[in-house]
Amino acid sequence: MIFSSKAEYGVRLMVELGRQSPEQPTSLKAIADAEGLPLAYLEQVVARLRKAGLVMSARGAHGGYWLSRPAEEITMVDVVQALEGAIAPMECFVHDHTERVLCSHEPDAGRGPCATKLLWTRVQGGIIRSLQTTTLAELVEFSRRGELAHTA
Amino acid sequence: MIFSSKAEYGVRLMVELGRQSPEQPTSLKAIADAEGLPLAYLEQVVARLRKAGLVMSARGAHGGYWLSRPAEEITMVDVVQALEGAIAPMECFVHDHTERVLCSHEPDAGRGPCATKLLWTRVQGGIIRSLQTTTLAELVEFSRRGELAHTA
DNA sequence: GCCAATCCGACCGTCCTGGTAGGATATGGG
DNA sequence: CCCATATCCTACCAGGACGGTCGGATTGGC
Repeated sequence: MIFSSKAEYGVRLMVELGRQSPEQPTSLKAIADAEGLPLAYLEQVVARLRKAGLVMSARGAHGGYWLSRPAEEITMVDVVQALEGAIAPMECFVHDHTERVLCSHEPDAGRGPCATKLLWTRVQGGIIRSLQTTTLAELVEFSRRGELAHTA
Repeated sequence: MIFSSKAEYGVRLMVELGRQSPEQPTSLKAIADAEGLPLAYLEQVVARLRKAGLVMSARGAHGGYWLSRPAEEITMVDVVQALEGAIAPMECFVHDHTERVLCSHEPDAGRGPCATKLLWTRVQGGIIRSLQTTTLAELVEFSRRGELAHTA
């Protein structure tokens, strides 16, 4: 499995927040109940989203979480990156924010650049592109359509 | 990290075989030495490639492995799938070869299809497309070009 | 018969994952 | 003022995957 359940839970959480009217805090417990997910674990997940600036929070009674900006302006690459860390197909792709790429197994003994790097670059591009071209608003819309189909 | 080192080692192994003249067996030891990888571990990796029909083998002295068909006809989706198993972004995407897709956390209680499914489908498509459009021959070519640049 | 190889299965330490537990802090309502 | 509700934070834990090792069986060329 490529992504962990943190991504699954986190995306569901974001969709759930996107379904609510903005600026109105939604408690984690409500989301946990709606999705059937463990509350304590969701706390860890939402912490990542908050640290990434994707959601805001209010403590105390009637507190909760809400999107820090409209769902149309949130691409899923932001969400997944916040939840999973850097999107890297392979260990040697965890560049420190710059162009520095270090390949563990590249002795570079006269046999050119690692061919695998070419492959992983393409894969990484494919993943990021698919995440960038999907907004949270799209997912919210999708979930709403299914809901309408049910009630109709 | 999205792929394990089995994919890294396996792809390197395939590239190495692609660099050799076909039908002539190359021993694992030669590859292990050339790439600086543990021989015993490579045995497990190459076993997957063999079971997938990507490489053939000859036992005994002067035995070894070679590509079962020309590198131009091997796409990297075959290689990676043989090494990593099914390319699934999430647990519920391990469909049993048919259209059967089961979502563990989908109570489907009036709230439509899981929106995450839409997302993971796109991601999966992005990955598979990037793997399908890359042939082993390309990687071999790429590694050769780097080599020439060194010797020139 | 020896040596080089592929094959096969068991084993093992370490890290990651998914989840729990317990508490500290903040806040609105009574 | 007190309590229920909620976010926040840290530590902990069991299970499994991962990366790798080891020992041995088999095969085949010289």
